[in-house]
Amino acid sequence: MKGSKGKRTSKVSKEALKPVDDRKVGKRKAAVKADKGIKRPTKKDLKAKKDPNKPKRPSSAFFVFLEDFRKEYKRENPNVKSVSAVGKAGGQKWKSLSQSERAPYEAKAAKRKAEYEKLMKAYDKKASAAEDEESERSKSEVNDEDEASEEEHEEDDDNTEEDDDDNEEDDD
DNA sequence: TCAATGATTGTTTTG
DNA sequence: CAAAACAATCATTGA
Repeated sequence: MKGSKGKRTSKVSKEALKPVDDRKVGKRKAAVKADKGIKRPTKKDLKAKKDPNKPKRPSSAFFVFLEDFRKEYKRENPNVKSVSAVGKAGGQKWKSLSQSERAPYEAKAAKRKAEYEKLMKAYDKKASAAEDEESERSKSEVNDEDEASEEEHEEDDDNTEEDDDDNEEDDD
């Protein structure tokens, strides 16, 4: 990539010693933009969506907590100004929560992660298939059986009920 | 009018 | 291993 001046081989670590997690990674968005005037579809990606099956990253416990927190925050602060306000407040409260309190959120987040994995598996397979088709399209035309090997949802959900957070494990 | 931003932390992803 | 990016949200703002 940047092998132009092959002279200075040294000089590798220097600013790297400085932690990037000072407070806010420093407008990571700006960094991204600075990299290349890219424009990522946030909500309406009309056609930019190349992979409609591509699952998005599972929200972490913090986000799950935020979902609830936002409602609460707005409840007491109907004049909420912007997401930053809730974000800050949420962050502080989040740190104030005990491990047991974050437990239910983590549990939910874990569940989301599981679902994400499942979706990823399906997406992975599809992506693979798509790649196959793109990579090597003509080749096995003998098989007209299209891709029917797609696993049809397993019905083995013994009890995937909503694990309500009833148990309160006081760890503290 | 539409889309991006801002702010939080955590997880996923990539290098 | 480590650093980067992105996950939701939504009022406000910029082009």
